[in-house]
Amino acid sequence: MMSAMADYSISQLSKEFEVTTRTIRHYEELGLLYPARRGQTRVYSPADRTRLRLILRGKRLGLSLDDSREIIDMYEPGKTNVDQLKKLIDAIQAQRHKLNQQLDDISLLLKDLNKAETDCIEALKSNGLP
Amino acid sequence: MMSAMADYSISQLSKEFEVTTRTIRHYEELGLLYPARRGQTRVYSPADRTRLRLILRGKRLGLSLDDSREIIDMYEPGKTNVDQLKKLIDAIQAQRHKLNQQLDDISLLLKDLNKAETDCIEALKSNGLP
DNA sequence: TATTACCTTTACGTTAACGTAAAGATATTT
DNA sequence: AAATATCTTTACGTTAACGTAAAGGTAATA
Repeated sequence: MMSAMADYSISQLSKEFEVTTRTIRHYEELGLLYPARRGQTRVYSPADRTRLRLILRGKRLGLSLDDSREIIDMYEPGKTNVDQLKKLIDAIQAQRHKLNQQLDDISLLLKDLNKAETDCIEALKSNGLP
Repeated sequence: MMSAMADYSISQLSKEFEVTTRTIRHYEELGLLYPARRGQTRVYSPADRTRLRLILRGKRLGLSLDDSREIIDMYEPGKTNVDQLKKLIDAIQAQRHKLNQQLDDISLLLKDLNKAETDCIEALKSNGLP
């Protein structure tokens, strides 16, 4: 047979993304990943690796794993049903709304941080440096 | 005495920010809020209200409550010590770095969402509408 | 005055997202 | 062949962030 081009072991992914193997297996338990098996051993395809990357990106954005699974499943092919597609569009827009809210939050926070920083530097000046 | 201008009860804040009173008391238990008391009853000043707003903003950005407390304490006055100020600037820059990472994540996700949406709409077209 | 509406503290329960340990299979290296 | 490295499953433990009573104080209102 062919295949076996660019696959990954669980520990390889674990090192690359700086998470434990337990974490990766946990994502599989929750249905976010479903790698192939060579015998008993898990074998991760490039597509699996991309899924993991997406999951971790979602985590950084404060998404729950359930949310991430939903979003990731959006990118999957074969959404045949029209109702499904419409639901999907709704979900996408809801997610976009949440992200825009986050953007606002971030710009507010960055603004606050800038002020805090200049205040800080001012205080350092008037305090005198060693 | 004066004061009593624009204070808030716990249930008022609870309604305004759509969190439970338990949540607000929880933030106090963790040292994120410390409202005044009228007898036994908590009385929240506008400053307390702002702190709560900041906490919830942090939550939306995926910060832990401990992280939020650190950040919020940055805005407090009276950072007299020079070392403290320097540590503070470091913390601010670290936080800024994290936020910029989040911005990248969000733009990537938005890009993905856009593609998913157009794919979706294409699929709807070729599937025909009812 | 009795009910209704808020307020309080105390304390155990719950969920998500893993951590950690045990016990064993497989496989490569010394 | 023995040791070392990776893999596996199973299962109980942990932490954060609250939820959910329970039991009671205060105060305005019917």
